Amino acid sequence: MLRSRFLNVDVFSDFYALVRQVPDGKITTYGTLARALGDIRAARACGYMLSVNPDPDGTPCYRVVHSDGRVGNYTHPLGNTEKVRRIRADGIEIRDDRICQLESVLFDDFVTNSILEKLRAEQLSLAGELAINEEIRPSRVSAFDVSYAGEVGYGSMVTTSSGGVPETEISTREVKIPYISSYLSYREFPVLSSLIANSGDFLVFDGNGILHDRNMGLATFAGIISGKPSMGVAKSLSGGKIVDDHIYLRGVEAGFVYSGKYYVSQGNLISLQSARNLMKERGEEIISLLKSAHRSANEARLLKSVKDTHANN
DNA sequence: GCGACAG
DNA sequence: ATCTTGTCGC
Repeated sequence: MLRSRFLNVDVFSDFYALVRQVPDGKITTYGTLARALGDIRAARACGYMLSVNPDPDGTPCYRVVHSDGRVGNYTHPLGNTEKVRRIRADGIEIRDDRICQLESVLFDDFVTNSILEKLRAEQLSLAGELAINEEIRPSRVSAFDVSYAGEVGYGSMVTTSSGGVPETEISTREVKIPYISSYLSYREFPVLSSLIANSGDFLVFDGNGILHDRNMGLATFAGIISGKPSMGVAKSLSGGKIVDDHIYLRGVEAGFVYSGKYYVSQGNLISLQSARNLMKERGEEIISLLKSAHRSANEARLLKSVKDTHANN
């Protein structure tokens, strides 16, 4: 059987398993847990995952504090007061909302599979397959976006049609990784992948292509996995320097600014020149497809919550 | 307070 | 990305 082209991860369950390793009488920090997952940049996501912990009794959220000893937030009816009470009940001293002598009670000896390190290695390996010298002129363009209700992602694909009215398709899937900068493709691609079978001959994503730490933004990842030419259109800049309308990343030109507010980079199977030509000739159409995908993904999410309300009544 | 690293 | 849908202040 052909193996999947990318790692199927469950960062939520890996993370909760880490939190359960913190022994009685010990404390750990958001950053320490992030490093155990394999990337300090996941620190905020660790805070997020604790806030949505599905098993508060079995997974001791209260044992996670800031690296400077501040106790930090606690999602509980009694709030931080309860977090402080639980930490003290474990025999740990707190003064002025700070853990006393954090080093002496800090646990950082995690047994971990460093999942984010594995994902980075995979991104680097996939980047070896990059092809960005192809001059292309796409015909039917598909634009993608995802909206979320908790950990359920609603993906939308809107495709140019010759009739004039674009075609929309929706997919729904539970996500297994929170948003962590530079790992977006592992969160969004699984929601969108089933749609690509019916896509046009060119894929456009709300996010980056090669304009990424490891040249593996969502658009590039999707282009490499699907084998279809692709492009990324981000609404904010995640790295790189802008000179006129050119974007340089680590000294290499990795994209351009469109209409003063969109950061466009190649996904896969398209040259920088072709991407520029395409935006010059069909930029408005592409932006409107992306906006349409954004709207329909949102609508799908809202429609689902209406259905849930009816189901519960 | 600053810097900030897509969604 | 999601949160809020009525009220304050210009």
